[in-house]
Amino acid sequence: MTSSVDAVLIAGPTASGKSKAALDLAARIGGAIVNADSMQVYREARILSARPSDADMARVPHLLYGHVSVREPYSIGLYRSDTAKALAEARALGLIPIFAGGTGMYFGALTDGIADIPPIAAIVRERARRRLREIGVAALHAELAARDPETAGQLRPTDPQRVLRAYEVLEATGRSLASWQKETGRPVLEGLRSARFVLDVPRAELRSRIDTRFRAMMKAGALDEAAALESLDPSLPAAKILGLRELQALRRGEVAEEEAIAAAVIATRRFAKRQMTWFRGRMKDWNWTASGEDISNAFLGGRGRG
RNA sequence: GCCCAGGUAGCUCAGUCGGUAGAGCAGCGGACUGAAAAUCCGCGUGUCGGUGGUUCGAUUCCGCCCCUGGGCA
Repeated sequence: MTSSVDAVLIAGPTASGKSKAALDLAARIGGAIVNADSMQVYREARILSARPSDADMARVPHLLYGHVSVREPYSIGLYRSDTAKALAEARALGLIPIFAGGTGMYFGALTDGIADIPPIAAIVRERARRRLREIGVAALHAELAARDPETAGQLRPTDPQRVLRAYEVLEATGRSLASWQKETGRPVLEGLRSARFVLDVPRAELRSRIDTRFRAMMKAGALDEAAALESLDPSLPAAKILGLRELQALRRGEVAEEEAIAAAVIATRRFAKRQMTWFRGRMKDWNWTASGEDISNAFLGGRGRG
């Protein structure tokens, strides 16, 4: 049962109740919850990222929640090293790490690993971004194709983000992104036994939960939180948090409150759909369940493996 | 009560000089290796308000009815 598992993974779309499921399970088996969500790492975005409450965080150890500033460009590379530390920390405390979140790619770093590409210098990144602005995606893709046909061939000339990444990796390392990616690094959870769950709430229910939750965020002061993030550089990852754009438009008086709420809810629904696409495609062999209770119960009868 | 304008996809609307219809948004599916709550790709889901008539054929033309909005009384 619990002793047969070194780690638990709980993936689920936004508002599916995975934080609660993780909390219940942690209380039951003696676990520490480790964040697997790209936005809940940001300190100043507590409400909008739906981070667990202080009360919940006090009940059970929570790691990697709100541990970086919104001014920092966090990414999967940092997440990987952070989780390696969090894993060691939890185990040192004699607690089972329970990774909970909705960022599919972050789970990928845990279970499958990512390439060991060195960090790209800020100057190189800025230069690449400027180039993209100046000549456009298609031209940048063409430029990449001339120097790195392999990577360019794997990318759509309409995908600015990936073309930019391939370009800056080539610029900074002199090596093609494709060749880097052939050498996937060690998964964070390598050698560990893990039980893996996907919390799959019916779409209609998820929709209403998203709506209810966003309205609760409004009551909890989401507008003030958005105001505090007004000066945030829009190119930073944290500026992409759902609801922020909509609430700032509301603050500027560009839209009515109901409009802003509706837009934020729709954006969140679409995000949940993309999350589900990832889970369906990449987590087929995980344990799929419709309720958090099932996850806790899986550890009752001596079944611990996923 | 009379007059006018509408009733077409979940919503807002376009359109068919008569050959069973298409945009945006919403929605659905997919991809995904350091921005991933990001980024990209694909897919119209329909008693054309109802009912009679004309016609080989009506969502389109005509009659009547129903509904909505506006105006006049």
